[in-house]
Amino acid sequence: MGAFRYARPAPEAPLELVARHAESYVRYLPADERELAAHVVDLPARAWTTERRVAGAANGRARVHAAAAPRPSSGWATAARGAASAEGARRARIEPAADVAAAGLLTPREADEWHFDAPPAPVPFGAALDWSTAAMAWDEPWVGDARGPEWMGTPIVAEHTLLAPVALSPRTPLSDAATPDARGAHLSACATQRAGVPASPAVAGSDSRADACARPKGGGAGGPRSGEPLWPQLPTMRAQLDASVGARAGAAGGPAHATGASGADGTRAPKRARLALAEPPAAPHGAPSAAKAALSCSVLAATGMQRIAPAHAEPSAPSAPSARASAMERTPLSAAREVAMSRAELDGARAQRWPELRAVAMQLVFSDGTSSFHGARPGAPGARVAAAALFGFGTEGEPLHAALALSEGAVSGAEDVAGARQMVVLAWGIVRSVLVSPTCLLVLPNAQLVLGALAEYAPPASPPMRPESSRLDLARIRTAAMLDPVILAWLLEPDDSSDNVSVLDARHAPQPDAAGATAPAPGACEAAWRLCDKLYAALLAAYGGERARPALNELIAREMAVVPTLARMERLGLPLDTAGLSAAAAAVDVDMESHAATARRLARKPDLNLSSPQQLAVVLWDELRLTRPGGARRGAPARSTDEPTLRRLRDELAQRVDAERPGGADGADGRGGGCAREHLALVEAVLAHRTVAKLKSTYLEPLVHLQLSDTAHAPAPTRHDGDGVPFGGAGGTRVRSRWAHTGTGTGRLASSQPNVQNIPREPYTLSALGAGAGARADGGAAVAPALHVICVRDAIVPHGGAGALLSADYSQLEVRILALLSRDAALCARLSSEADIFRTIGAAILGKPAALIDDGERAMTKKVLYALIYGLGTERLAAELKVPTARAQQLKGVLLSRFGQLRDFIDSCKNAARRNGHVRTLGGRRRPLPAIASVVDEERARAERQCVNSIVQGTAADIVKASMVLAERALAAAALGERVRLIAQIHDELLFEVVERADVPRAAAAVRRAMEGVCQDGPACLRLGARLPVKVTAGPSWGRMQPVGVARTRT
DNA sequence: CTGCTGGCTTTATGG
DNA sequence: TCCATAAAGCCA
Ligand SMILES: [Mn+2]
Ligand SMILES: [Mn+2]
Repeated sequence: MGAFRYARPAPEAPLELVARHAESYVRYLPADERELAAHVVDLPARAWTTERRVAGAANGRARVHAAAAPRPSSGWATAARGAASAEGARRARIEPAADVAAAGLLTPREADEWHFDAPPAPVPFGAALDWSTAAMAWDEPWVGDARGPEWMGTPIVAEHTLLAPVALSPRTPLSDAATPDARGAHLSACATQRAGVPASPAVAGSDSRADACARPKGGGAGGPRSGEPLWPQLPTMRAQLDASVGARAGAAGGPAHATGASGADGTRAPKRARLALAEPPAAPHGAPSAAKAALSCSVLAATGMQRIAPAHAEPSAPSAPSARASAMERTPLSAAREVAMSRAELDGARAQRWPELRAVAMQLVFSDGTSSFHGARPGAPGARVAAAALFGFGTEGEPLHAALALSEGAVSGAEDVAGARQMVVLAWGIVRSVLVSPTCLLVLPNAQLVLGALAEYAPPASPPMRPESSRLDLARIRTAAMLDPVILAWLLEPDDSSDNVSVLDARHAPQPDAAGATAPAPGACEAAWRLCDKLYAALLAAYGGERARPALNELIAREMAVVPTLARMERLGLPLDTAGLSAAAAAVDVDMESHAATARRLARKPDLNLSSPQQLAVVLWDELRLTRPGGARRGAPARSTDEPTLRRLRDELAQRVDAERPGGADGADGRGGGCAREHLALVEAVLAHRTVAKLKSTYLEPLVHLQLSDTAHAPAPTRHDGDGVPFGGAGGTRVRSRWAHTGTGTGRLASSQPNVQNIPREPYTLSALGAGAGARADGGAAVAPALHVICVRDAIVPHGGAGALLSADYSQLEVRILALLSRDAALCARLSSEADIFRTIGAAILGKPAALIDDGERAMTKKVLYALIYGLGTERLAAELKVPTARAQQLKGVLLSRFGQLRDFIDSCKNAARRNGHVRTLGGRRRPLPAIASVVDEERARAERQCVNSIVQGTAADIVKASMVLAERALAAAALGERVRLIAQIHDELLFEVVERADVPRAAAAVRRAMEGVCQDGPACLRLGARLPVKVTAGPSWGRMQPVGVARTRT
């Protein structure tokens, strides 16, 4: 409740500064800004101050009422200083700590650690750049730089060289005869990729990697390695097997958890031992294994199952019932049943060893018989994993097909419950070991979904193993040897939003297998393998062929490394203050109805639907015959009723009301001032209603609803998260958003259901509540009238009273990327200063001291600056700034000429896109822009604007995605991996939940270091050679964050 | 008459 | 004729 009642201190009004600088502010500008300011010095500042209200309307109102709002009741200081001036900013770094300490809201220790020193002495931004070379060599073939940290830079498929000699099974002939290599040649041909690639120290230093990479080279496409088995011994798996089969422990094994072969650091070579299903225990290496491969299929089938009824009985769609039904029939469940063995056969098969798997494609089957569970919401009710289908290659012999039952109901080969349970446990061990093996190439369609589902999966208890201890820990997933064909397809065509493998199959595979649409039919995993192979080949060709291979592999590895992180985020969700949310929703409801009533009364239309722009347009433009506001509105539709239009209309009406007040003579033009006053009130009611309706229907209600439905059906998020740390919500509730890895053309992530990337930042003050009789008339008095400041972000609260939220947000990320990519010295210089670039540039444009640029003006400057860089037209700039076109033209020219290298870079982007038909980010990701060659001017111009934006926004996405993985690893290295969890990414911001507030300083330091250094010691291709400053904040809710400083250097 | 769908408008975020 | 998203409501 308290989350929605708090005060925002009014911003400082730096009156002294006004007095001191108003007359000669130009002299206070940096020398290089005077020229710019001279051009715009007569720009009416008024235009900006009114526009500021456009950008920050809610905020403006919130401030007005802030003084009356009660102080926060939680043990946190709201240290949000205005920081609108340089002096204010300087003070703000020092004062909050003092404030906080004085108020006694933090322990002395916290007060000491939460200090607010300025960042370290500013190194000129870009000082380490090589100014003689361009950052992006557009005309060179892309070779990238495959070096990188061990965790993501290791070429994924380098070690997997034994695929080519293995012939595909003839039993599922999916191949097109025209393709000569039906053997995964593309994936395997990378055996030679190491040649010519300088090994990074990190990679070279890793025993296992160096070993694994070096070994197969000579053989090339030759015969299978007969060398040592590569399957690592997995302690828990081993224990399971021992327990379930009752075999005596192999001599080498020892206690289950002692070896730690799958440790997270990866610096130690994994212990290699043959994986045995049962007796005889691990045979010596190199034992002849002719029978092994032959038996593999049946061994796997021995864990077979019976067909289970789909959860939803009938495919309700009447369309193509036969095709649908046959697809159902052909799930691996039924397939497995066909080959299911008798108990005797089973026992016999158990005695055989597993083949040494080198490459596997795996798909899940959910309880509904599909492999995607229809859209795949995380934690979707009833989404249970029923089975896994595998297709793989061993070191020799036939490829193997397998269907593994992961639920006891899916087992058919066993005669009793205990037997079924044993087989499920066995199957789970296999699946789990495939996932954590660093040496077995794993083709995993929809990897993020699969990982999330398997992390939820709890195998049946099989003493002495407890289910918890054999759960999948997503923090330990190795992605270096993982390939998701969905991601490959996205890398190939990022604008195609087809996340379904079957669709990809239809597009890229020679023979689309209609039946295998979503369910992994017996051939589906093999098809996935083939698809992956084809996609990789297409990708390699598109990315520049053989010499691009190492860098392409590094790119793929970097993307795959994000997958478990996203799966964890999806699984964990965001913690909610449910009570506060409900209270806010109720209050907003009353407010909204009040506005609606007002509007209907003033419009004299009791049935007016304010949510219908159509009806509103009729009222405003037809019935009331209001004149649409001037200001040469952009190409907006003539009858638009959007916010800028209504705001202009409101301002004009307000002027008329003001003008008519002194005279008092209404009725001069037939419609008196009383009319204008009513119209003004109507427009204001409409605007308020819009805002409040948006709050309610898009944010408050869905948050309440999604959270409730989740906790009702999926208890997982409030349980221990597999690592023993409780992450509940306030009241144990959380909301689980979907994180789309392949949802954008630029490489950004996208969030949905709910979207947590567009939750309103500013608080909104309910205006109707308590003000009018309306609220009281319909019983609104029962709703606490004091609850009038609504901030949705305040509903995101850490679990428990001891926690905190921690946020780390890159400062001016895209501007910095532009500066570094373009090598623009002027821009770099401006970014070197501690001063906020949007304030200084805003000051230059506005012709006033940076100290006087308020938050609204800053936001406006930011918007205009980015827009200008990305191709804002003169007309719209003029409309945006409310200045004549000529002045907009002038402003634009001056600003762009001020940063000449930047302008040249923009041009070079367009030229490169024209030549190549695509653009490429710093991380190497491609985005085709075929429209760049269009003969239609509109399309071509749009593509030209897109290409600049894609490069920069996409590069930012590369950087932030890398920083996500690096930050998680940094936290893990600081032993905070289980206490500080990433819960959201907002394009340039990472949001963490901290279980213990005392961890905030350490977590902040680790995260800051990881994020700021991505372009210095992260993946080689991203090394722009500059520190990227990050603003770290923390607080009791997402709406009340305060700065966390860098580590103090004790003197 | 009900329910679904695609296009359109609007608004929230991020850069 | 800044870019990139998600989502809600209206309407045919
Ligand atoms: Mn930022
Ligand atoms: Mn941000």
